[in-house]
Amino acid sequence: MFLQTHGPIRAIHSGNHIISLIKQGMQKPPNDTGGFPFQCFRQWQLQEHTYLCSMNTVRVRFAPSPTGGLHLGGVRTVLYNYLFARQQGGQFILRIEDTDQTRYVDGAEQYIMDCLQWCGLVPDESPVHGGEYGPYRQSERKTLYRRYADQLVAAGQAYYAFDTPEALDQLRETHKAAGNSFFYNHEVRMGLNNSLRLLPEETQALLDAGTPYVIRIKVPANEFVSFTDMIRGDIAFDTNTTDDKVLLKADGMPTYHLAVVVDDYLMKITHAFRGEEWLPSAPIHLLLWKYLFGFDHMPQWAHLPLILKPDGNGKLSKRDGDRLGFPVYAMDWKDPKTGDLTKGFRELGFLPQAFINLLAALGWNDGSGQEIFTIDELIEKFNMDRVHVSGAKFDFEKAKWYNQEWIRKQPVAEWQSLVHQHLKEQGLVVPNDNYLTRVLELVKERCTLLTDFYTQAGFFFQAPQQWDMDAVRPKWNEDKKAFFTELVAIFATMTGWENAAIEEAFKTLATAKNIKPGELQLPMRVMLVGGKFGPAVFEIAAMIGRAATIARVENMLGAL
RNA sequence: GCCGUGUUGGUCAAGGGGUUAAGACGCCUCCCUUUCACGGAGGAAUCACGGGUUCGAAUCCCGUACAUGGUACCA
Repeated sequence: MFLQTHGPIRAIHSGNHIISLIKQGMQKPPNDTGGFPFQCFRQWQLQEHTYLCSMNTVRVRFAPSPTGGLHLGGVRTVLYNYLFARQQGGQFILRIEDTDQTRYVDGAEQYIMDCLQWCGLVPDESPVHGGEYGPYRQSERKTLYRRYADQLVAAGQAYYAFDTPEALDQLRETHKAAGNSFFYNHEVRMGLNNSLRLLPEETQALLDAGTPYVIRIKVPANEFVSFTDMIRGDIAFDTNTTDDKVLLKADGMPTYHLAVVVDDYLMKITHAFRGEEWLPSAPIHLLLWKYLFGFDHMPQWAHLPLILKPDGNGKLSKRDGDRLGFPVYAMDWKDPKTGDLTKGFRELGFLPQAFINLLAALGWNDGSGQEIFTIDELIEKFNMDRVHVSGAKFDFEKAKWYNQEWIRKQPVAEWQSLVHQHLKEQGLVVPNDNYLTRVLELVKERCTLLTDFYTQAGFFFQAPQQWDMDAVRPKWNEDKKAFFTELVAIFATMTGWENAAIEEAFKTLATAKNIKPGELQLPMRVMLVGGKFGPAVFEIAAMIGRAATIARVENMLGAL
């Protein structure tokens, strides 16, 4: 059970200092109060008790905003959530964070659902699957957040701010020009246009007049907020360095900060996994958890390492993929506004199993050296304690290697239809499934991506359109031409058309003509295949049949 | 700038006081194959730097450097 490895949250309010901690297990001696006053310890014991009684089902969530394609890092977050939920017998929830109406992109939500479907990471609860804790779209919960924001204002833990975005931008710029940064915090808020500075009547008048406003959290000065991250251990923040973040925007929508806390609470989320980029705003969330819910049922946090650009530095972005020539999105994404198409792993020929596998390894390993994992193995072996702390550069070569391993690991039948589909799209006609199976079996060692099958196996379905003449011409001569002319005649009349028989005929004639068979095999290959690649020549001849073999030989003979 | 988080080969990484510092990808050499792959055998690292602690430090402590994330009425 997760409680043994990841202990409950403790929250203590000690004087002016908020101290919250999560213990790594249940082994801390009961008389060890960690130096805190006894009454504090009592309180934390109490909270630990309620926590243990009510938190019995693991519930995790993935909360993307529908702003575009689903990034590889996003899918990895889904994966870790999913693995953890399945392993603990819990639930995996998809919640759509569509609170920014200016960034909303049509079709993005459906796209996210489709990606999860393709990856096999289907949520238990979501906008389309439903569930007891809906709605699962934050835009549909809009009214709900205001209540919590109002509660905070009433308690003096948040306030109305009437400063316009323009005014704030102006402030930021002047501060920047002066060589420092502007923070909306305890030092400056009394000089700004908000309900803290204004008289109550003044505030009310502005409100009555319909003046646009936001609600900001009032971050206390001189306090310390800390928590234990499941991956990183204890992390502490000084409230003096965190600013009064907007909780409720002028359009009435909550910001991420308010929405995550409220929704995680209402949806009974037990473990919150998200990217490392969220770490700096964790103190805001901790504070909200304290103010709104007294830390009751706060999830355990885990901040996942970033996935970095392969070259240079920084977070991997879609742009890097375009620039360096590899996919970043799970599936093709077509921007509805610009019409731009961004290639996805799926369309580039990745097997979902391989995609999942490589993502799992991008930030975690089980320490055994094993690299290839099925989803069931991952569910069994995945462990938050072994998730890496530091970011990893994405390596597309290694990603392809995973796919190659998966192509070889699985029976052809598992992915045959995907390749079939792809070949059809390329305009090839596959005579029957049986033939396809034999072809795929023959060439699969040479393919790293599903899309490689077109070049590696296309000649089994279609005569080469062009030949690699440079491979043949330098050593071409009349003797060889005579050899192939006679060979065609023999092919036409020989009984049977098996691999061994063809080879036999070929070699017998070569010996009779006093030419080394090896010297003739390459031209033969180019005739059948078009280039210097593919499985054994006689095997190919046997597969494509007598008529096609003869036709291809004669065809190139005429061109030489 | 400020705050947070990191730093083992080109990349991903194991190892967390005494090891010849695993393994994988990629690269190079050779073998197999007179194609391309697959497969096989090899090759390449003073663990960012500087101080401590210790008989002994990649491993513990403190600094420094560098990198990265955040610093929005975006998530």
